[in-house]
Amino acid sequence: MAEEISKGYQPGDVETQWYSRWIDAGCFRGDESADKPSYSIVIPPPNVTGILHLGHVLNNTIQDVLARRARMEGKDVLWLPGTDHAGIATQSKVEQKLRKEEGKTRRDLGREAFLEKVWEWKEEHGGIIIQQLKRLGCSCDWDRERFTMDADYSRWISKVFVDLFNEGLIYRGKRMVNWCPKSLTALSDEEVIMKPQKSKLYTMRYRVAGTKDGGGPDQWIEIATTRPETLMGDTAVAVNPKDKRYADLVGKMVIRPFPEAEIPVVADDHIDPEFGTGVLKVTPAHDKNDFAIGLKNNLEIIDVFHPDGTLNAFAGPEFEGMDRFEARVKTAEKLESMGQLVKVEDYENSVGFSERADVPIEPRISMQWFLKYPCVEEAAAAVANDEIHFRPDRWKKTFAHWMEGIQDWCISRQLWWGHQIPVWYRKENAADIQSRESLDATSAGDDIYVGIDPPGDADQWIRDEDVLDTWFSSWLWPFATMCKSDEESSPTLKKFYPTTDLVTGPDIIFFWVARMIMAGFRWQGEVPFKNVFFTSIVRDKKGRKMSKQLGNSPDPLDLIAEFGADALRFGLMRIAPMGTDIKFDEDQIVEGRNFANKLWNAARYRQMQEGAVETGPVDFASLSIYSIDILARLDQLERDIAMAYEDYRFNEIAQLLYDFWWSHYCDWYLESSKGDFFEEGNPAARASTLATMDLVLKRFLLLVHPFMPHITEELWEKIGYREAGDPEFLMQTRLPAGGVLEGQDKDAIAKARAKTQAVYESVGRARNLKAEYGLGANKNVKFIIDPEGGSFDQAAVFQRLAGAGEVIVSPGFKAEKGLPVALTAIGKIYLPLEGFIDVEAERARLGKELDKTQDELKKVNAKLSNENFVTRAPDEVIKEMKERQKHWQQRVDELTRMIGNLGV
RNA sequence: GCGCGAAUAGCUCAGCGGUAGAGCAUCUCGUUUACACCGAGGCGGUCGGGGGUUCGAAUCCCUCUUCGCGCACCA
Repeated sequence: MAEEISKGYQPGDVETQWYSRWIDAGCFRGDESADKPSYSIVIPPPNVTGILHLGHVLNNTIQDVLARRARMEGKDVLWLPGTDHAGIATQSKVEQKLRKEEGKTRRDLGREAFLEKVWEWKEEHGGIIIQQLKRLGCSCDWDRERFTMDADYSRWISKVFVDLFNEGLIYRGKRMVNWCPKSLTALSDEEVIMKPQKSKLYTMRYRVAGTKDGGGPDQWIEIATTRPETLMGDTAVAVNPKDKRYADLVGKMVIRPFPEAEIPVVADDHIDPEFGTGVLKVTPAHDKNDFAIGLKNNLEIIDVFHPDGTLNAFAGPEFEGMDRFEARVKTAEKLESMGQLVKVEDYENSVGFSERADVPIEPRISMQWFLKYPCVEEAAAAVANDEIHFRPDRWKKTFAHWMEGIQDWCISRQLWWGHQIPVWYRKENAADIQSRESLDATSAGDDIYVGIDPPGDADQWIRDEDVLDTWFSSWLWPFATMCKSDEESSPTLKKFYPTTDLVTGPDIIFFWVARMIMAGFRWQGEVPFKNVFFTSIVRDKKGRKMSKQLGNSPDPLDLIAEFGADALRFGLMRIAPMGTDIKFDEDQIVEGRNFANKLWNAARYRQMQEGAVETGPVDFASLSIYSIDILARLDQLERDIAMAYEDYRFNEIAQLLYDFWWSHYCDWYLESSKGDFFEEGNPAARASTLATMDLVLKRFLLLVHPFMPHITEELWEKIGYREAGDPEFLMQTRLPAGGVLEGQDKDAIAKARAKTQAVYESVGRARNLKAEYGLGANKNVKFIIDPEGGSFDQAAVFQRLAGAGEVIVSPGFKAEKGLPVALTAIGKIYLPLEGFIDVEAERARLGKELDKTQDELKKVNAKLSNENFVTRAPDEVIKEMKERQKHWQQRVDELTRMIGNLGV
């Protein structure tokens, strides 16, 4: 039953209490045995040790809105939550802590002990982001929470690996990969971020072999490079075969200055004669293109770096142990001292950085596992033909482009935290294989065992030390969370797969979305989701990305504490357009808070009126014109919102809710109907208005609930809108079908609404008039209305809304000259004020209005006298224009007459 | 270099072929019995520049400028 509503809304306790009640009642549980239509989302799993940022808030609020709306539409909803083990990120954090607290590295501890530490860390910090999502109000089915390193889930990873290996899609090979010298692991192409750098372009010269020692003239070849520190690994120089300048050098040898050696000059189409000197130093071990040239020309590969980016023994004793960037300077100095450095120029180029460690990656040859993607065509087609609907759909193009140029995926990582590769090597050969010296392994055999479970005679084997890329587990998320790998068919999978919507950021379209689609086809034979909604990226006020370093990322939990989760949700949703970035400003959350308070107080106002809650069908005949108007607006709102949901236009929905409530319901409807409560005399009108208020408020709470779940649930209970037979909570309540005015006389509705608009418009003009005479807030002014058509029966409402002490309806009122007047839809409104009559002032005022009116009329007349317009514009536009012409013409006539009446 | 966005009131953004809008900020009034997290009113814009299409362009097309984001190249 109804409970008293306090004066100001305090979200804190209300929100946490409702959340507990929903959880206790199992409201979020996805029911796989029910037979209602299903609706499902899998959460983009946040890093297990991560903390909530605004991007998460936006993303998860959208998912919660979708899930809650779907429930209220009567669907069986599963929103499946979970977390990601986030290989590099998590391992680095723990390594950092280990270094700081114990001064040890992971190798000091050994694999097993280190992993124990990581699990400890995970247990300690792993729940934080989940708790934060709960505080936000997310209606995930927490009983089904998954973690990418759960035993069941891990089994899927192994199964997938084995399947792909057996198909020949996964292979092991020595390839040029992106190596992170800080994390000491290979990375995929997607984990490398190109950043523009201010570098130097060094031009050096190598002597052509035999040109001096042989007694001939000294001959040099000039070579431009940005990386002189790799020259010790040069095994050739290359020129374009069409380049005449160097044609005679091809096939000859040049002298690498240190360690001194003769290296050949080769020809390769890849060389751009326009760049630098047109000569490229070829370092097959340290550049992707050089590697290719090296293969073609059968060149020696000399790796001069240690894995951590310092130089090794091949670089020579004076550089051994030196960092690559220091070596860049030192090698240049050495060249200079040898007289072989021609010039150094400033140069801007892009350098690939490790996404996680933020250091330049090093192209490096190493033995890694690679994947040729499965089901590429199916995935590309599914998006191209909208079987999977991207929103906004321009991402289709980005997706298609990536799918076309798709490269094999380096899936092995030299980390410990993650899914260890399910491959074992026979012990006697293991040393060789593990040292990464062996050639490609593309099939199992006597020496290699690939399987979900370890080989029977496990002590005869050694497991591959590497783990898999974190995304190699993420790409299975939509189905691996729903079933164990050895199950024939899980009921959850059957009911909820494919999922309905995926809500994620466009930044992981390749990392995650594309790969999930391919995995979905490969292991479930169909798409993993039907819609992908790409969210905006949340930036700060100045348009910068949120980052820890800048300190421009507000903690959502602080915002929730200050304004409430509902306010944060609503504020963010209201400014989150589809597909473009949003600039975050705390004021937007303040508005969310204010809106919650407005809703609260309007509900409180209803509760202060005596009268039982009554939300049955309306007695149309009893309704005031204002009630008809607001109910018609409510029906329109429900239709508009339903359409906006179809297109995922969340910001529009939030705006529609905001405008309806604040402007139409509170500012106009409630104010216009106050007379029914504050004035004696008409119990029938009072009852009718109260019923209208209940109807609007009840339905409005249902509409707002997905955006602001807590406050709506609270008000629902406090006012007592739950009826016999209704579910326990608002969140479980079905949206009503059909509008409240459905089936009523359309003409009567239109007439009532037109009259309401006339009154509201006139009130506006009356307020205007008051303000112009400096009486904006004066409650004691008198208005005299000379009504259009001879009568006006809404004087009481007019008086209240216009803020007047008295309103006299006087048909044919004969005004004194100079009496302030406004022309309105309901007639002429006079503002008689003793001592204020001033013919000149009024003439000036009316003259100004006449000018404006004439301008409008001129515009309309110009249009209508344009023959092209009259013959070509659509009928309804012409009709509207003619009405406008009539309106302005009448106004001009009237104003002219009134000014004339003022005398010359 | 290729592609994709964005540019509208001081700020954050809606509008995307038919009289330029909202919220915030600012200014003026107002403590009216839901709400000062409020109410009423005002100020403020040649819709980035230039072309074009159209009876009509913030809206469609072209072009330029600025900013952002992908992809590719980078000796």
